[in-house]
Amino acid sequence: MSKIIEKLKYNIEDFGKTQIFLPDATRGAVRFVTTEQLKSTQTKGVVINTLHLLINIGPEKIMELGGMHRFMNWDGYILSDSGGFQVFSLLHSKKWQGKVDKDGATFRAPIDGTVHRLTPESSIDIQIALDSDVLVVLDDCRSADVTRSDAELSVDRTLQWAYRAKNHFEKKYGGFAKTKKLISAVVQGGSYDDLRIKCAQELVKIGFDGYNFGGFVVDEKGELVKDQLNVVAENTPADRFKYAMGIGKPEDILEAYRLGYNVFDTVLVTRNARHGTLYSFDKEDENYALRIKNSRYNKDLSPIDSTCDCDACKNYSRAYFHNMLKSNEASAVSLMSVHNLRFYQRWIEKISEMEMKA
RNA sequence: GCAGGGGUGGCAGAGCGGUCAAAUGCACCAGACUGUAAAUCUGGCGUCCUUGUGACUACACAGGUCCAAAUCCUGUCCCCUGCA
Repeated sequence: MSKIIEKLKYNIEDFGKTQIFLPDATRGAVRFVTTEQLKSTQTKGVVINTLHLLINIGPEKIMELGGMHRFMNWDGYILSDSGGFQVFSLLHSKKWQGKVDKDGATFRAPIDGTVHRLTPESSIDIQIALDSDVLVVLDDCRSADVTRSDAELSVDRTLQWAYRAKNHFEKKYGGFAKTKKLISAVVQGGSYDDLRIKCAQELVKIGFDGYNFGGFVVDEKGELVKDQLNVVAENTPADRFKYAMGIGKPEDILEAYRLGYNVFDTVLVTRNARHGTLYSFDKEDENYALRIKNSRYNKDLSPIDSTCDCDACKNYSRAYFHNMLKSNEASAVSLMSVHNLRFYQRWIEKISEMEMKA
């Protein structure tokens, strides 16, 4: 490798001071997108996942290889998710074998049958080994329709785990002073406002660099859970970043931004690219969605977005992507991913000026 | 020429007397996706309408048998495989 990155391009203390959108590079790559392409979209940071890296590559190996920055040659921010969401979605839904208990989760990885244990402490250890810049403590995430008693249990565990994780980070690693890493906690509580408030306030007492809205961010109708987002935003300090985990559609990011959130990630940006939903400011409806597979684009020689400066828009037409996606061409999927990533970066820059007008 | 096999919806390919407007896959049309087990998943896909245990037209073509035929019989036209 000719250009190995040596240090973070940005100041870690600036993270979350202004709004930032981080695409998901779950296993160390944004799907279908190279690190060089990612840089071309002016993306400043990515989200990696503790659980996926634990079972796929392994934190020891990543550490041996010099950490994720060096491994993926990425000098932007890296935020590592704790694996809490995966514990929920895969274990609570019984898609994976395993169980959650008061100290964490034990599960069997379907890839090779290895049994893993994820605890508040081990999650931090893994994230440190990965050399992430922004850590997320392990949380007990539940479904949107969680019962009151389960939500209470989820909040209690999330608080205990947050305390243990923070303590572990400080005692074992020396906290921010030694690591130059930020640590954030996740607010649970389902749809119960009082539990959300309690969870937020208790986490603030422990003290974190950022507070993340956890759980499900849309209801069964696909509507953003604005009331809960608002309650959490109101009960966390203004001088710390607020991370709306998993949000989301462009209009949802705007809503969350208005409520005070400034850190965002979503799988939609690249998943939609793969599935044929592209974003374009040429579309005047509020969600900017352009479904490239629709037959109307079969012979459309205009770019995806006439205002976009990405490689896809500068060099190729809607007709090209329509036909390439139908033929399952990977390079086109890659370019469409680049386009959507660029759209999100432009969108995240644009929302503050939109907010000033509004 | 003789012997055998076959012609089914845009394509490939099931079905071989009734429950067949016809499995399945592909293609096509539309939709979904929100801290990624997702290059995935869901619908639709003969025509018509009053959208229904609805009407009509359909399984190479033309006849026939039967209460009933994509399925059985006869003829015609194509296609494939062996042998001359």
